[in-house]
Amino acid sequence: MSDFPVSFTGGYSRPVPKPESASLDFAVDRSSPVPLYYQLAQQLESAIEHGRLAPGSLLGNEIELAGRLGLSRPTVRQAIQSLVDKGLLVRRRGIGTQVVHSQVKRPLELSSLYDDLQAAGQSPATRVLRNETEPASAEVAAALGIAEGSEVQVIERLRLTHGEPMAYLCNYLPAELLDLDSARLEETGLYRLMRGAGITLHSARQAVGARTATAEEGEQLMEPEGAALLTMQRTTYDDTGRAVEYGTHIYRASRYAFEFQLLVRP
Amino acid sequence: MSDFPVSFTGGYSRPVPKPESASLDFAVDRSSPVPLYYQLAQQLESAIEHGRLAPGSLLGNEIELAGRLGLSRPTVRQAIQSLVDKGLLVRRRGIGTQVVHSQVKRPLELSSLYDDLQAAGQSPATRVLRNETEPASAEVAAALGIAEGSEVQVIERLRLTHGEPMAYLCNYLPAELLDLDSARLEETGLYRLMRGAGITLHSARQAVGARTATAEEGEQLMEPEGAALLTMQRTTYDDTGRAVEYGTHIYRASRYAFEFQLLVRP
DNA sequence: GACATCACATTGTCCTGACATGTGGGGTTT
DNA sequence: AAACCCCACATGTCAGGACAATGTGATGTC
Repeated sequence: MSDFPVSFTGGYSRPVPKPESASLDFAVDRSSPVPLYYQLAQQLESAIEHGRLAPGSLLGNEIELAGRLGLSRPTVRQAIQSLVDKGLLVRRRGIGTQVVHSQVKRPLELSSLYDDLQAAGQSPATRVLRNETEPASAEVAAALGIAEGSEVQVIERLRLTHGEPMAYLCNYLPAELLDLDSARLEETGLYRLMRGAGITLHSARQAVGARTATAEEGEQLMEPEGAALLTMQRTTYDDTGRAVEYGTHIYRASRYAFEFQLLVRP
Repeated sequence: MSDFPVSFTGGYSRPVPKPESASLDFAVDRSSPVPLYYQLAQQLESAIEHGRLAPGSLLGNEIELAGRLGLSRPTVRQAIQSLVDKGLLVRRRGIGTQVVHSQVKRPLELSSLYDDLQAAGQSPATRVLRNETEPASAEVAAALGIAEGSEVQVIERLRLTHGEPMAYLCNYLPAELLDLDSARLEETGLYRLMRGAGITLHSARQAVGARTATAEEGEQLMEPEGAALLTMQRTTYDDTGRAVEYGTHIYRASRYAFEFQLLVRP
């Protein structure tokens, strides 16, 4: 299947185990403002995604690839490295670079529930239950790294799909960070609004647990009392290290589970 | 399209970027087999960890740093980049590189419960309930990507801390992959044994959910029937893309929660 | 005083070149 | 035939330079 006649290596010294990627029409546009390594990385990723680069196949050596594209080896290496970081390629010294053959999905982004649901075609809806400011409790102040009693914005939302509740979300933000319109909150996710306001999200610390539902929680989520609930607490930081959001979320375990992909960092 | 430019980049004053270019005594050892960029990265990480590089402080420009250490700029950049990937540093064109000031922990490694507990000083113990081979069920075969009915090794374990059960773990491995001694399984984690056998773990796909305990589960974990349980299913792949392990784990929600750090990939 | 402009500092990108190190095949020796 | 050695090959590491892009702050202009 993956062995085909060797033509360009000139049959010189060794049979070559599996030469691949011989004549994929990679080409870069030097007049484009997009970095060259990035153009190449995207073309490689696309080729992998569409099966033009078979899983397990070798990528051909960097020097030859650089020469064919008119690029320098560091540029090609940068492109390859970015895909290695994504988990699409594996490098082996002395062997070559090959396409990993597993169903690698997105490696756990800092995603909003809203986007997740939308991507799954679930047509999410949001009902804003509360949107106002209040003095920070000790717990919230500690999570956001601010003084207890400072004003924070509190948002309580119910997330629904197909008319049924899916999760109850409670978020706290430093008061002056952002003015949040309830109408906009019902149309999109919180993270998208924050990004739109010039806040660059950088990292988050999460804790995922479980507990049984109280009577009120059950009523709100249309679950019986004592049903299993999936809980998550998350503190999100921007690129200056400032905490910009703290949230306590409750999901119906019967209708939601966290799925994600991990990569090992060598 | 997630980000769109909005002019509300408020005049909120950021804490002054201290132009602090600490002249720490970084030095590399050229006679060492350890790569120079790696030596530098470790020294930087250590300096950040121990507070010798204050959060928010600038790192001094790359060219000057390279000159001071007798290294080339690409080497210094490689060191810095590795810390940026870890989330410890942030680069800004035109500004400089600064230490992010948040309590960044390990960004969610592919960790074993055993190591996690050991790191937390919990002195974990393992009781192997079952360790034998059986034909793969449809579910297991699908997860491992092998034929239904192939022999797989089944391991059922109870993980305890302080004499109390913490989790029930059930794992399936392709039969010929590894010979697992029950005695060794009681002394360490499964992943450590696999790594020791020359298997390089590469990625994993996880699902975390919750449900209530059945009577038998409750008895095994010393929880009442109906208690909330945290469930996880995980398929682990090695660097060739082969599935090497599939596991179904059940944790006592009253005693365990998943905690992890996420990084946004730009 | 408000605003546009320019110089400067710093990272981003890209190049050429060199040597080191681990892998695996083929030839040689035992 | 089996064991060993050697060498080509691929990636890993490192150097040094050049120019581009961008945020900051000072300068100048209206």
